[in-house]
Amino acid sequence: MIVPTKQKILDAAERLIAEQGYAATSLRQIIAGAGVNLAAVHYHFGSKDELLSSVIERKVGPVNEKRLALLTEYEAEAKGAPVPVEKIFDAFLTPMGKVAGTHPQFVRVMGRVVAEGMLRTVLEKNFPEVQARFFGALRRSAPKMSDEEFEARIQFMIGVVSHTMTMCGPASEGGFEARVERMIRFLSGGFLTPEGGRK
Amino acid sequence: MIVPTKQKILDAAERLIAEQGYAATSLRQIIAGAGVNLAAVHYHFGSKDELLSSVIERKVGPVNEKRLALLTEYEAEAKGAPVPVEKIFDAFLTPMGKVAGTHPQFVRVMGRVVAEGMLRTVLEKNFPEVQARFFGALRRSAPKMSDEEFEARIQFMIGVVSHTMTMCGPASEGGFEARVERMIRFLSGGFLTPEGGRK
DNA sequence: GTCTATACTGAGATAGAC
DNA sequence: GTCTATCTCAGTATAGAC
Repeated sequence: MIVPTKQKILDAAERLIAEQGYAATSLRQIIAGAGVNLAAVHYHFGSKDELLSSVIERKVGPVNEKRLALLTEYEAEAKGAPVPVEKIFDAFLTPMGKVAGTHPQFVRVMGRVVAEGMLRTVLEKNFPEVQARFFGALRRSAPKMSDEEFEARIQFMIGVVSHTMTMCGPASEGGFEARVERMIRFLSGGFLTPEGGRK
Repeated sequence: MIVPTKQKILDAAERLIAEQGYAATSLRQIIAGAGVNLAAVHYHFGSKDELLSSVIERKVGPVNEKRLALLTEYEAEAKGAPVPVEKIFDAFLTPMGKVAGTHPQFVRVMGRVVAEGMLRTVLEKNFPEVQARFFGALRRSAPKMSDEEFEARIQFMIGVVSHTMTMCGPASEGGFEARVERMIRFLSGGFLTPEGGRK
């Protein structure tokens, strides 16, 4: 079974970036792992940044489709009422958890990318519809929350998910998948906490 | 007023790392900003990593002392009972919020460091007592929570705080300080959510 | 179209002169 | 304590073999 150069590069990049982070992984490590020439990376991908984009795009597409399908299903169940926040988080996190079961390295790559400050780029490139649909659903579930509080809580929740994606170990130790249910509860509890002053 | 070379390097490093992140900031940018020679960095600090440590240690010490003092005060108020979690988060976050008001760049450096995967190093070097005291106080406030759930929620909360430290803009736009009260509520709500299965 | 060999610029680090 | 020169390795770019 012959593996095309392009795929060998993507596989090696995904594995090494998951283990070491993006900045800490050199192209020379990647080509050594893939058994190809340095220039092949630039021929197929153009740059290190675009190689990272390709690693993400290869697997994030199906995850996002599944997320949107689940959210659509839950919205239909709600019959016009706001979708319960637990369901919204479930629709967002479960598809990534499923992928984590079979491709734990990919999930860590996603976490690394967010943690290393490339959140905005990735979000705008691969998540525009997911972002709009999920933020909108959450907003409808908390109509009385102020805009400032809503925006702050969105950022808090991004922090929870990205940190968990980065820090979760291999599937054998539970990994991201084992944390999905706990995250759904934690995020729901935090998001639904009444706004306002403390004693 | 003459400023010693060492301090000029620290100031320039803090400013540039806050703006660009640690990995993205080169020593050559730092020495240009400080107006010193490249070798001066290695003479005074040994390496880029140790320069970062020095940037952190310069300001994190007083913050951690204030944190511990506040926690001690709240524990005395509680007279042996578990400290309310809002108080625990208040003791941890308020001192950093105060620093954010006067030194917003330092707070962003802290966030960057966590976000770029150096959490463990920084935690073990500068936070051992803070970590032990605060995790212990939280544990006593939720005695019935399972160890697995407690550990997961600690990670979730670290994600919230580190992401907020990194992403919060300059003090003029509110910054970290403006998010402290919101964070306390969000973290309390998430941490106190009952453990267990969903419907 | 695909890939190899090689060169270019800028990074962190170090030795040794002063 | 400070600075010059230099080392290695990073990402990138290009010329040309097949």
